[in-house]
Amino acid sequence: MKKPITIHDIAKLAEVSSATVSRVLSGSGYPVSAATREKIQRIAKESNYIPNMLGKQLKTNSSMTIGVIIPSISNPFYSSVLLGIEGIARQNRFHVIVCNSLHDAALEEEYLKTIAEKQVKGLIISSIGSDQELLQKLMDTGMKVIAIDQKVEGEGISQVEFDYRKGGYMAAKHLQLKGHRRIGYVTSLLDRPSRRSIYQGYEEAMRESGLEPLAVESTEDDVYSSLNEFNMGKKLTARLLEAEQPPTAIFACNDVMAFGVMHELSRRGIQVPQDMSVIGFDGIDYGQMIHPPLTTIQQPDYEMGSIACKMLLDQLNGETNPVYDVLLEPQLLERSSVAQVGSVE
Amino acid sequence: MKKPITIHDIAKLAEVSSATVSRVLSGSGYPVSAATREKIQRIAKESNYIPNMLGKQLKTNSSMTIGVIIPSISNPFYSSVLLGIEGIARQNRFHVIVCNSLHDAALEEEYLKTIAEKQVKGLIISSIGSDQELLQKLMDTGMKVIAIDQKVEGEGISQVEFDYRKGGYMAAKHLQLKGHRRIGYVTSLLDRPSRRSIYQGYEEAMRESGLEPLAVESTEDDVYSSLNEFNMGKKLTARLLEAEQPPTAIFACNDVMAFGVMHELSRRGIQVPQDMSVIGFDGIDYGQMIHPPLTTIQQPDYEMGSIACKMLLDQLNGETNPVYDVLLEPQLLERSSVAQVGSVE
DNA sequence: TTGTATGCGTTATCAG
DNA sequence: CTGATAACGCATACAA
Repeated sequence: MKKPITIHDIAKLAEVSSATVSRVLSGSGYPVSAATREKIQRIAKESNYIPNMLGKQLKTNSSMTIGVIIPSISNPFYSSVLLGIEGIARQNRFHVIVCNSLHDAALEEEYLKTIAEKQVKGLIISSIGSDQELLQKLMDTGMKVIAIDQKVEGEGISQVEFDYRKGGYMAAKHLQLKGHRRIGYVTSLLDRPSRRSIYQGYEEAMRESGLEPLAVESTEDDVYSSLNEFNMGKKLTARLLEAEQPPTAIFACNDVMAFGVMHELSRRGIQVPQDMSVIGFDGIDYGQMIHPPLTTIQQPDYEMGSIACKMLLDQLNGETNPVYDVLLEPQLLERSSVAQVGSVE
Repeated sequence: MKKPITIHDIAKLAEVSSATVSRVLSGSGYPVSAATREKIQRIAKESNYIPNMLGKQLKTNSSMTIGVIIPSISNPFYSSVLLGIEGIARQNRFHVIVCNSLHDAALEEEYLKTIAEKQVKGLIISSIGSDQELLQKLMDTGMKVIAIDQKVEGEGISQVEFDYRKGGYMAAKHLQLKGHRRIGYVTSLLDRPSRRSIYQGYEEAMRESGLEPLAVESTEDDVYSSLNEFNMGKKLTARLLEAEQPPTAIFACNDVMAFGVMHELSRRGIQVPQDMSVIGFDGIDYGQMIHPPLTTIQQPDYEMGSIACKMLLDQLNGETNPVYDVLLEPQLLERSSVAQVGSVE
């Protein structure tokens, strides 16, 4: 296990000072004679020189790294967001550190600390925690933060989020347009702003048409896994069907839960969409792989990631830092899980 | 934007030397009087001290970080592996840097360099590239490497992989056991060892029973996305059905592709499993969310991650470094997409 | 138990 | 154009 070679080693071999070596190898553009420049580069290559970023970053106090904290990459929604972030980051020669908070506020906070300790100056976060005290402190020390998906109260935090309320509204309206009057809503625990907004949109659309909301909410605090959401969809559907006046359409707060809804219906011999319409929320790819393909409200997840990353890089570079919010519009993705009902006159 | 505070600042405030501060705050266990210890801790807390890991790591030459290079976290298989890695890493107070090579050998190499420059001493990689020259150089400088999923030729690289061949064999045998004689195999480009092994297992099981293999291989070099695999499954199924003697069962090289197979069959009015049996490969959660639930060969993906991480940490800590391979056994996951065919005597 | 001094690998400042 | 030297924040050998 030989010692890694440093600029000093190269300096000796090239018979110059380490300062000159640094100037060449760091790509600083500082004037160095062509001859020595070439010599240094040659020696560096021959000796398999690997720059030590720790030294460099310690000195320059800039890590070219952004941190990302999300609930879980096993959620296809977040993995798509992440790909969007990475795409932009890579274009700008930035690296990304990803942390899965796994819906655990304590873990989120721990990662937050880690990121700060690693001298990461930019953060994109879909926060689970309610306590943003630490976050504020970090921002006071100069960290730039973009909140995605989940709104974070606080000064100076730019946000990029979906118009969840509108999405919920659109879903309910679409079902109404198809003739449905009794529209059920199944949702996981309404403990997060995003989820409350979807519900709010749904409720608004219902009231607006003089319809009674018919919602069932999971009581379980969710340990997120797609399998969990799926099973929750099954359970909630069962509860929904117990009503004296069961709905003719079900709106699920996310696609995976909609899969659960469809599974439970199928198990009971209820056909989708003939006997019951189903609409989801998210627009993950798997929605078109099941049968029937799921009609859903699509969120531009990849774009959320790329936009957030662009905003962050702007803040990191820019002298002036306008704080602003971006609201991404949802889109109805009509596939085959919703049917027209009643007479069409 | 105030300057971040350092151990020297704390030293001044506490009227001690920075060495003493370091001893307390780094948790070194070095003897310090209870009084000053408390005082230092109090001041550190009051002043929101955030240790600078760059300084620490530069000094100690150990980053407590492991790198992970995988094709793409949007693949649920890899995201599961990753969660397994992170779980173990976290238990041991290690951090993880994830890089998505996106099936791009050049990008993989770039990330490899980045990881080395960040002084990461341990790497878990599912390699896409064929050129492991750089990898070998890095290992020469002391980097520990565990290859997962994709076999990497090279000295000193421990591997943890699935017994792909056996998995392919099991799938084909299961279908045979259910009475199928004409069994089709749909696969993406056989350009990777893992894929070739599955095919090999399938072929072996067929020949062994005196059956003719009936395989269709995608010609496209895959830009991996689940949607892509899905569509490929559809296309390949169409090709398979053109045969004069179409199969009675189809084995797909991964679950998402199996979804495509089922979709195409359903589109043509061919019922699964009554008219055609389908078996997948991977065991992702979505397999039980579709209809009918997909029978498949399950790979212990999470375990692959946790085992690989344990092995890596052992190598990182241990003085002695036995290099060894772990072969994970696949398991038949019987659900409802395979039917008995012919008479059962 | 504490302090002093040094160095990890790099870049920045300043002088030549 | 080049070199000597200091500094980034921290940990540690050595001295007290």
